Amino acid sequence: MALCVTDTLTGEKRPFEPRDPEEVLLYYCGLTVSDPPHLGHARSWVHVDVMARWLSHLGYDVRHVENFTDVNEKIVARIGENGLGESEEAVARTYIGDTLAAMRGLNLRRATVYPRVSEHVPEVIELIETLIAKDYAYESSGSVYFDVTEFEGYGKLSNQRIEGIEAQDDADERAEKRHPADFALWKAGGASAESVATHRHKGVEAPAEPSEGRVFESPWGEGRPGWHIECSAMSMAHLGETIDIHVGGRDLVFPHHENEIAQSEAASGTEFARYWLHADLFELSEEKMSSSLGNFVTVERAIEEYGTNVLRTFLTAGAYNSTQTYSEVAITEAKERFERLSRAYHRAIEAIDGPDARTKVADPALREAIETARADFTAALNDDFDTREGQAALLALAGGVNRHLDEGDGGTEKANEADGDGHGYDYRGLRRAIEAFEKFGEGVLGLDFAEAGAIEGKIELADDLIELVLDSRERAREAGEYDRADALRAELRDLGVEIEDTAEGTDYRY
RNA sequence: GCCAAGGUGGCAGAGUCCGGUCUAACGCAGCGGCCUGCAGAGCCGCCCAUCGCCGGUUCAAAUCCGGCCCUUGGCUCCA
Repeated sequence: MALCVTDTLTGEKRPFEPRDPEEVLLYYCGLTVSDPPHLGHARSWVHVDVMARWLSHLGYDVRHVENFTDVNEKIVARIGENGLGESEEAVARTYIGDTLAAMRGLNLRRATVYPRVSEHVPEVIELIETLIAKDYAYESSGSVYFDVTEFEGYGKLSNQRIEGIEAQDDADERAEKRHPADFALWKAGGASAESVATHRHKGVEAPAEPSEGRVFESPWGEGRPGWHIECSAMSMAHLGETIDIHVGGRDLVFPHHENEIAQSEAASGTEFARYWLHADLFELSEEKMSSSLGNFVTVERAIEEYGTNVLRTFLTAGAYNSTQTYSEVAITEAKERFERLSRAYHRAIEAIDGPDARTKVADPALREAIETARADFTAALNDDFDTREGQAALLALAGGVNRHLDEGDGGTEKANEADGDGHGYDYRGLRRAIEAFEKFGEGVLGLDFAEAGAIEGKIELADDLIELVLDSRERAREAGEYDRADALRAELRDLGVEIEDTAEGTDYRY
């Protein structure tokens, strides 16, 4: 089954066919770097990451562009705040650093390019000039606006009608526009103090000498690029006039993506994006999570608290295009899911390294579980990148592996009858199961079973200390002092160390 | 008000495009059993939904059509 994706423009799910059968051009609307990234961003990133991974898995070369908006009033509003730096540039640099660090922490594969607006002003100007030349845009008091009435398809993505779009509050800006829905491609002068003030954090006083941010030379005088034009300019600069997939948050559909389509298609005269994919948002108990509401958890804190694997499992526990509820319970469930996968993976590896594996008894049930899991996972990801179903397929594989291992392990009656001599693991079957976990769980979902929750450094000492305690507990058990043994176990658990008695000795994890 | 998305078990969440196999998936929680000194992990089994409401089409609807109610998001910076 071939890959199908849901396109916001048509509202339909349809087969994915890139322009070039070997290459996929992917653009993702990145962040305005005015705050540390939060979990909502992480959710979109992880899904885009999985999309890129899956497209690679299908054999496409993926050219993936993800921009940084580093010229914006919101950034200017942070100048001087908490030692962030004395210029728009410095603030942006700080948050770009934070963002890249958060991305690494989430085990995201790097995009091909991370372009910045400040480095693409010439392309922005060139695009605006083209739009003016084609009569889609007009200059007014040093600013340039896009004339929405000139672009026939305006509103096709968001189903908005031009008449329904309300006028903006800014009286000056409205006076400069021909139509209230017209939007700025270029804004004259520096960042306006008024606009900057609306983006300042609560309780933060305006600096004595307010900054206007960076200004750039243009044919219309000094000014700053509008928010929407930058994505068109950068997308075209790195991917050409028509891209295959454009991804972004659902909250960007209008006006941002609508305007991108208008500008790009008006300028190029051809289709801008073949497929528009929109990632849905997080929901807290009552409202969405967003920068503007300030009710977010930063990526950094979430990674610290839950770890990359649990976080990625949580974030891919729903389809990208459905809203997800953020709660402690949901995180706990994700933790259970990840651990179940990880345990099965490690059990398989331990078994394959053990002597029983050499007996090479083929277990048809295991083989079937592997084939089913592979087929189900593939079908799930091909169905609009359905990561939740993908997880389910892997979870089912974990069950298959566990069943096989439980049987071979003890040499149950049933296994004895079936295999003649009973004991023995299906070496090749386990090998294939491990490969499936690695290929899909690690390669596509971006999990890391090898880590298994451990943090580098100090592990050796911790291990030694834990083993010391375990020795003591073992002696207590041998002496029948179970109260003491259980107390040690409880205390270890309080420290975050779970132990587990098995036939071969005591295992632990933390 | 306008434009979207959605209302399925205790939670979470598939299935709705292409009606029947949905007596409704996977997972979490809960219960029972195996294993275990106990616990945990694992395995086996079980409990819990007639699918927002009303009406229609059909031999047959969670799935199609109409109306209504409710929730969320967008319409303003936002992944």
